[in-house]
Amino acid sequence: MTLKYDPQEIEVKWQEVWEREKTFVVLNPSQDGVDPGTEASSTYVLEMFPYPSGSAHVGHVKNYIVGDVIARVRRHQGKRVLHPMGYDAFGLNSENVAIQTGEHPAAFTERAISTINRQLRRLGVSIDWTRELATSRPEYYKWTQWLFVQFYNKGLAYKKAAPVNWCPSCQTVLANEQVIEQRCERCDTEVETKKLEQWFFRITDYAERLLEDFDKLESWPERVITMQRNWIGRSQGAEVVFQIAPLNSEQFPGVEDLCGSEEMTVFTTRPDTLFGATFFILAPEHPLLEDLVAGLPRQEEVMRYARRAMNTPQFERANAEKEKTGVFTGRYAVNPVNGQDIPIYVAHYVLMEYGTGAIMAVPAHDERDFEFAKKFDLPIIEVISSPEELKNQAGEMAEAYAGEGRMVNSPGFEGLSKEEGIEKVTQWLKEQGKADFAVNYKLRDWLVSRQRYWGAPIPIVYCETCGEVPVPAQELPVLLPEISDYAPKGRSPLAAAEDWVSTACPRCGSETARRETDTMDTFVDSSWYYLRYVSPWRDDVAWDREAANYWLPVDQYIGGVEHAILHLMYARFFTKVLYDLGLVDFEEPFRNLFTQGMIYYKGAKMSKSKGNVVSPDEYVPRYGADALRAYVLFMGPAESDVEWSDQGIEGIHRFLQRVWRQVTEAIEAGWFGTPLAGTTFSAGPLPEPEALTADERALLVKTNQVIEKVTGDIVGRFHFNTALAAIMELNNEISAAKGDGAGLAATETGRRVLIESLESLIRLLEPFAPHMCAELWGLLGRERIWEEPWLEADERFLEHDTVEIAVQINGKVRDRAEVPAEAGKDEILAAAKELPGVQRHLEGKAIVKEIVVPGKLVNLVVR
RNA sequence: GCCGAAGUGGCGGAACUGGCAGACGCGCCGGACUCAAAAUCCGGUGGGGCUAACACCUCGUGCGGGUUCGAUUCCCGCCUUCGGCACCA
Repeated sequence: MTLKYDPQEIEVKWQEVWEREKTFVVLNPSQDGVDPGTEASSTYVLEMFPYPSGSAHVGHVKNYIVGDVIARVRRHQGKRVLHPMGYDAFGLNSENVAIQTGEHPAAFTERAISTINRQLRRLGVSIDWTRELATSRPEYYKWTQWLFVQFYNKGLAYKKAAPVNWCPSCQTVLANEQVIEQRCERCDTEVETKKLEQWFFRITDYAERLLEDFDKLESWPERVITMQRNWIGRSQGAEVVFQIAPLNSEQFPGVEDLCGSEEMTVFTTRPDTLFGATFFILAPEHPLLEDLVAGLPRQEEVMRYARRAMNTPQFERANAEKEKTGVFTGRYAVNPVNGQDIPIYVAHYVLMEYGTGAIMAVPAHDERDFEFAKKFDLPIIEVISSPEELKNQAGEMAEAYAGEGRMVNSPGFEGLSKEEGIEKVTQWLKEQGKADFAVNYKLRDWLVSRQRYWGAPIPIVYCETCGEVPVPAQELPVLLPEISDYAPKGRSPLAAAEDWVSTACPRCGSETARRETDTMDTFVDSSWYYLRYVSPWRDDVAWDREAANYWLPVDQYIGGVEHAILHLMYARFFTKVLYDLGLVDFEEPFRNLFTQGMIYYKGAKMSKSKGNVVSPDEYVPRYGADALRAYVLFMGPAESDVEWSDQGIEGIHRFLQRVWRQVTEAIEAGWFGTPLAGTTFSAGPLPEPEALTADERALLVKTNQVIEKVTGDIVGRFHFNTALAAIMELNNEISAAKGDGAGLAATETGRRVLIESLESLIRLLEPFAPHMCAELWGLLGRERIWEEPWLEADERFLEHDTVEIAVQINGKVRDRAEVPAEAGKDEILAAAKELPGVQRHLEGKAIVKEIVVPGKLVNLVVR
């Protein structure tokens, strides 16, 4: 063998060709000489951009390999493909390195970027590198800041003092979405609650549209939608007004009722259970609590409890065995449906952040209220007919019943169903001005300020006379100041840069204005990067409007499911705001989403701290990028988590070598002639089916079936593993059909058929192993395989002449019949009954039923 | 606790719409080549039974039921694993 498979040499060679020829660079419609074509001819394939933390491991690159196969196939299908790359480059990792080493985060970040850039290029990922961006560069974050100002001007960015999640290790606040089981998403430290002045984005205003617009998505994994839906947590019900019973002046002489005859509103999803509301609870933080108990004997006890509950860290308040605690305030509320006074308690299980911070308690039909009522010996009244098995001998409720039932003990509403009751009771109270239909969400506003250095500075200036002033567009970007100490101290490191903090007011020019020193959550940066890719070179606009409309929304987005809520929901929110601001013409950024699974190694997620990282830099030199690409896709279904295996990549490497040998041996045998330089090989037309032998037709049928299978697996299902398995089968079948001396290789038409199959094999394998296939294509006298149209199956060769039919007796396969493909039911049945294996089982039995599935099987039911 | 996904050979996995369970790859076993080894090539490989052998029979997709001529696939109940949420009224 003279042609050796040397992946290193081949891969670098073709990467240089693609670079030189600008193969993957696409132009925008406004750029010179570009015919924008129809909308159907352009497509945007995007993988979630990487966070440059040093170097990428195989788990990271799987994302880009999956995207690359899709991008390459779409190019073959005649699309103009936008497939860009960038870096989510602000963030804690670089900053922590800076704290340790004193090196500027920008220097570390740019170094990490060039490492990942090199890794991706070496894998032959087909990226338009002219559009590369990094969120930490001023030319990018200028526009992040500009967008903040647009949000601000629309009233969607605001500052408020609120109890926030504080990570004592990262020394910064976190968004709700970044807190997992009361721990910091990044460093796993238990978060604390702090009351701080912070910037928020009003994502709650978009809760309803974030839910509704799931309908506008073409194909998203159902579980991602479910996770977002649960996170948004929409509840439908009513707001109900309870009067506070005035203080009894005889009982408490001389005590001034600071509340007067005020009222309190609660949110409930079950207004149908109002007749069972036997007490009322306030959150410890409730603003009315202090006035409510002022001057009462219980004042001190109540306020002590409230203070303790508020100071209890959230994680204890949430867990603590869910043991209910609370204190009676001494005051009463009036149940609006029956005028009854019910006691007002304060209890920690009522949260100020949700609803109104006050609830009506219906112990018979709410588990938590039931528990509380039991502990404090409060009345439990059944108002929805409940199953007898939930009651004790005395007919009292033994546990809460939240299910369906008819209303009871509810004068005027007896017998109504849950649904009718909710509607009727609310309507009745609404007419008296005591209630209204209402919707509540679990979703909270997005906390975007961070007390860290390595992020985009929030572009706000505080002026003594003008107050908050957004930095005008012409003064953007607000550049990060140079500082010497990056270590967090509970306030933003930017605050130490006095020269920078002290500034002129953009509005009145006062010299005593001061800059906001917090930076933005990095999820702000990644909420709009897909837009910047359409024109990253523009310094006068955030994106070229025409180009954005041409390319967007993203046709296929690919990334890890770990971003199901955070990034994907924020990006959807951003797009909706931008639509409302008239900056884009679409409401959803990602039409189709594919979430790929993770690669585990030694039973765990790869991480530097665990020391179980598999680097492409280790395997590319050994097996080549093509083997790594193919292996990552062959490991298992792309969407599921799989375990890395050194033996697995070895197997794929052997497969690539078999293909290489099979093709180069054919070339050396002269099947492809000896093309002169500058000419291309042409095999001539394929003979008509009738002119071929059965074996020749069989190989072509296999070839075309594989073309169909591979296309369907890649385009329709993202099942790259089975696509590769089919390609392997084709390779095996070609080598079996070729034969040594007596096979297809022995005749002219046989060789013509083999050439057809080999060419198909190379073209089908090309998205997976683009370098090797480009090389083989060149060796057999062709050019630029990446410009070839995608293969389509030849209808004449999709069906075998005969098919094998499994014949079952009582559901068990007893024999197989070979029948013509077009055989009818009767013919199949007759052939089936002839079979010896069938005859044997029919002896002495009577056929009761005959089932024939043409092309598949026959089942004879006998008795 | 609630919601969701999954459970198939020694291993990764396949079977797309209820129709031949185990494709493809790994590993293992046997053979060819070799002085030998590696590489490569050829053959075998779910368990059990019965065979001199070919064959044949039988069990088998987490467990227990059901629907069906036929179930890895659909339905009911349970077990295990993973993911999400977790006092959200």
